[in-house]
Amino acid sequence: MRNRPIPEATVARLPVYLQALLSLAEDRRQMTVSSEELAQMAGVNAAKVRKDLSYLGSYGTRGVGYDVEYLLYQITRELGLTQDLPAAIIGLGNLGRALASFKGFAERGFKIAALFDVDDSVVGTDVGGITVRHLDDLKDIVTEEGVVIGIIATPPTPAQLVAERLADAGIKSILNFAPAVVKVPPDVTVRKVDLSIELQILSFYQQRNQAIATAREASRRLGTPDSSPQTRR
Amino acid sequence: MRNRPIPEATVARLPVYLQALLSLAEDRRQMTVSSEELAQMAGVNAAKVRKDLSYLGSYGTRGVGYDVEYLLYQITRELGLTQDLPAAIIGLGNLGRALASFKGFAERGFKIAALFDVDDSVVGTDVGGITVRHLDDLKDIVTEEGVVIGIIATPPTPAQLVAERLADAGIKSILNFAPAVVKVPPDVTVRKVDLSIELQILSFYQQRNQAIATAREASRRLGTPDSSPQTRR
DNA sequence: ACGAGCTTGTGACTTGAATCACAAAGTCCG
DNA sequence: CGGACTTTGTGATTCAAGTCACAAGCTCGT
Repeated sequence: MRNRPIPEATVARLPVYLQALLSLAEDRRQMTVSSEELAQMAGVNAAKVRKDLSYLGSYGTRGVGYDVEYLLYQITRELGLTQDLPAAIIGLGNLGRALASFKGFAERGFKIAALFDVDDSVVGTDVGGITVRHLDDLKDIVTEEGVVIGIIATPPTPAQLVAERLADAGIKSILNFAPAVVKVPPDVTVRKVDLSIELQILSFYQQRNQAIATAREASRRLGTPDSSPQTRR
Repeated sequence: MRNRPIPEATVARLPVYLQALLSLAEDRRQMTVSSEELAQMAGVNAAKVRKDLSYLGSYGTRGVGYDVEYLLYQITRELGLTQDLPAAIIGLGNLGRALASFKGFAERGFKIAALFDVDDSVVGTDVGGITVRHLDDLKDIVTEEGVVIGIIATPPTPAQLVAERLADAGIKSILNFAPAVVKVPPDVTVRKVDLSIELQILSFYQQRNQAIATAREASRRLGTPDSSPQTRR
């Protein structure tokens, strides 16, 4: 099992396990955790946890569970988070600012190393302790600071341009918050996070469940022995 | 095909097609669009587009493509976005504020109808034209305003409590930005968006690709006819 | 009105993920 | 030291998603 490539779906869950393990490690009461407990905390089922962890290696002990600290380290290592990765944020509107001042990154293996914008009224100002630089200086500063991750927090239109500049600066990993699909060279990975899309997906299920509830209600009425129209309560 | 339930994966892509269609509809040059074009814009392949759309019905014309306006309407309807859905944001830290003042929601079928917090220095203030109310008033205001979607933008600790309050207020759809897994009754749908998790997934692939590049580099050196150690350039 | 040329819609197939279920390997207690 | 009890690790199986490939259906030019 050990040498097989780790499935995408598993990679996407590792950070969730990591989060759960961090909270366990914090209150030092529990040295060890079972797949069942971990599954509860992560909101998945136990078999999935075991299979996922088995891709990393045999880090558990039968009859006991997994050593919290050890597993924590192994997942951290597998995700490449043993030292803080420097990231840059491009676009300092509301969202960019919120991201720049988000304290959670530091705890989770990242460091905001640079901020960029094109608006002259923003360039040169200080956001969360870092001076905003002009997008034109991207390549130099990225090289200088060793930035490896780019976070696009611009409006949709400039997103493509920014992605190209990032690729040109040698960045291989991009997180895109702009509501636009960006095209990049094949050696660059982009993940998209779109708030509206998430809401629209919710809307679909909302509507569907409502339709089901309505249908059930209707058939309940029709199904009752006394199913005359006036039965409506 | 028509009556089969729409696959989850397809539902998740419909909003992306919607986005593409909106931009086509804006510049009125193109009345019709082929699966190939749409695929390009959405960043997927054409066969997938056709299969996805076929779940909604036969809305295309062979030899021609899909009518932009008509398809736009059908997807909007399928997603339940024909009228604006009222949403509430709970937690007005940096992220909550950014969301509250995000203009994109209105264009995409949503309306921020209410804001909540527990901090007395925030309750009563005005954010993006809406007065922040205390979390304790949640149920009343949700009923009053007909809110159907809850957006959790609190720190991780209060997230579970907020989710329970939302469920108690009758909300069936929750978008959770807090870095915590929340448990809800089975009739409530939760989608989680976690910025750190997205970055951690990127980190994994970043590291893996780097490892591959390094390995290739090494084998290139070893593979050369003259593979003596000093060949290193 | 017919054939050349597109483009859709979909059955058949392939790939990948989730689930099941159980042997293997450990602990604990009398 | 042995047997009852846990819990892992993983083949085997089922289920969902993605891809292929082509007949069906439409347009347009002649």
